[in-house]
Amino acid sequence: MIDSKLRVLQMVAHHGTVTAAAAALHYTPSAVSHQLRQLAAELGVELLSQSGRGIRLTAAARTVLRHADVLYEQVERAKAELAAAVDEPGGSFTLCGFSTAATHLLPPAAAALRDRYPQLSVRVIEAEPGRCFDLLLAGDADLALLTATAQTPPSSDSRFDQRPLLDDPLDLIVPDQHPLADRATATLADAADEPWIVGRPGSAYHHLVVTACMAAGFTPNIAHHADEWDTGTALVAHEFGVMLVPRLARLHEEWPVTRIPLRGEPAPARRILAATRLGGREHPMVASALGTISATAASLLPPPQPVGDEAE
Amino acid sequence: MIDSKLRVLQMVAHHGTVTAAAAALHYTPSAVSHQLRQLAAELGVELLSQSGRGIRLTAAARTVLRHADVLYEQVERAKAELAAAVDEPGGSFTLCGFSTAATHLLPPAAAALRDRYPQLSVRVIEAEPGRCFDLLLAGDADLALLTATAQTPPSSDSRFDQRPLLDDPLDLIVPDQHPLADRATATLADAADEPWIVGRPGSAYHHLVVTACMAAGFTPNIAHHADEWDTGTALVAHEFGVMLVPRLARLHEEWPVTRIPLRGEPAPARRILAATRLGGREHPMVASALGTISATAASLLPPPQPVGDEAE
DNA sequence: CGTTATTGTGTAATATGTTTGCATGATCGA
DNA sequence: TCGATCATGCAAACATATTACACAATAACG
Repeated sequence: MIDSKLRVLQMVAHHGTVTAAAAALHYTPSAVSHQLRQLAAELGVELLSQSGRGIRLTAAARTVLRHADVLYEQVERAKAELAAAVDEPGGSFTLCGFSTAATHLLPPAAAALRDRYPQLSVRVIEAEPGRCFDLLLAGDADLALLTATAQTPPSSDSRFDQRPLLDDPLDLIVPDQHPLADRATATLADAADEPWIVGRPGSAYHHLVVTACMAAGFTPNIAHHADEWDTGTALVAHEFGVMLVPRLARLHEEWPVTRIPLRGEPAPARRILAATRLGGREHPMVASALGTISATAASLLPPPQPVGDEAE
Repeated sequence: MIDSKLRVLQMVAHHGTVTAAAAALHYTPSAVSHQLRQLAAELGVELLSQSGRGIRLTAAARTVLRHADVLYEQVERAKAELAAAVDEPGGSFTLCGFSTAATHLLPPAAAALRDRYPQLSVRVIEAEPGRCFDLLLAGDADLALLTATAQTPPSSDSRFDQRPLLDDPLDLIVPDQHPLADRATATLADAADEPWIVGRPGSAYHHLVVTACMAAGFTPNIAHHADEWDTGTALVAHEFGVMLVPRLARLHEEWPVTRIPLRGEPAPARRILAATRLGGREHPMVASALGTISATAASLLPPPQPVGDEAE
């Protein structure tokens, strides 16, 4: 619907280099370079200038991008309106999100979509927040579930529509024999002096724990890194430290650990955002998926449990 | 910048038939048909249905068109902003307009453009109002001067930006020996009983004269058809009737005819409109051309001449 | 009521544009 | 200085769009 060269320019702006943009678009750097040159010729302006071994966008390119964002938004609106007017929409629809979302939230939504739109090909992609935005931009995904990280585009970014979907409360996981284990609730500060188990640096999970602790007034003593919930749980079970697990993440029962809901003001939680391309939120499938996801989330973490050891 | 298939759909909607749209776009009907089929497949909706030997647009097609208009407007804005930021804009710029405008108004504007933007290739196309809109839509022209006719799109049409540029007063042309010839001014009604010389039916000039007479309260007795001012003037000189000539149109001195300014409330005049694609009005070249045209018009028909025989 | 001119669609051949693979030049970090 | 990373240019492979032509359906005409 819109010249693909604009999308190329957008990707180059997003990634900063031709090569990275090419990778995100499943192109070769040559193609990207050529398309940019061609777009510049069509528009009669310089779009980029060499800066060292990389490139830099000109003011004209920024202008183009600003307008491109509006164009894409309009296209999304058009698509949404069209899809709403068709009885049996075909094509494909892709949901993406980070691990827990992909495990617990996305499959029910995808199933509901499949049932409601028999002609539709529904796909799910598990991806970290950073990649989710790539997928949205490239059109490889239509709805993304993510948590805010340092590299999340600002909510005012005119390419995306990001809105809070739900707050997923954080639970503290301690060994069964830990002094806190018989507490109904705890605060983060209660575990300030414990060794902590967090995700690999750079991961959304790592960012989550560190910022939560910082907000509670201390810097966690990071003793171990574990990306998967089960790995971290095993470490906790062997008394290597404590960890934080969002309520949505279910743990296997077998581990001798206790799950303690955290309190505080506000209660520690990770905010889950639903992101679409700007203008795409009115799309009936997006609306349907968001509805299912909300319902699923409500059934998964609803009645504020008084006790925390309801692990799986 | 925008998928050409949308332009195809727009043209089909504008002309009502695939064949006519193809002609306006310099395509073959096959290509148009094929592109529409493809666009429909991409969007997943039916765009047109057979109606007799012609076609009819579906509601979905209307929806697409509504959004397409907004898209094109946004693109025009982007182009205008880009052109304003470039020192030496290249490319080409095309003015079009009906005969008198093309003769007296467009060339000075084109010359000014050429002087101001040396790298620019400036073109002028003489075209009737109906075709002007085709030229604008197809991108074959960037600014059009036209008079309102029955087939002019409404000013609310979301594809164009039409604004009044100036009112060109109408003069009555009579033979030198005509009873009215020594009058300083006249009303249209004064010539209600005369035989009239007008343009070929369907032409903008024909429409102009008839509506002016209707507004004055009578239906002209059409005796002769002449499309060129000189042809009509020759007929008047030979006492075949009277005619109406807009002030901007200059006549050769040699003819034994008298030019009488018309009065009335409002004074009979033809309204000249300046039309661009919606969003294109801010383009610096459009602004420059409109400035020159206004100045030219002011110098051509300014000080309300007390006497009308200033022919040539 | 057949005839003729229009209109839209489908198909194979052609023209056009895009993408790749590889080679080159340039810059940065070690 | 070397190796790694990055952007770009060019010819060839590839994909896409456009045409020319043939065909079916409809409306106007005599």
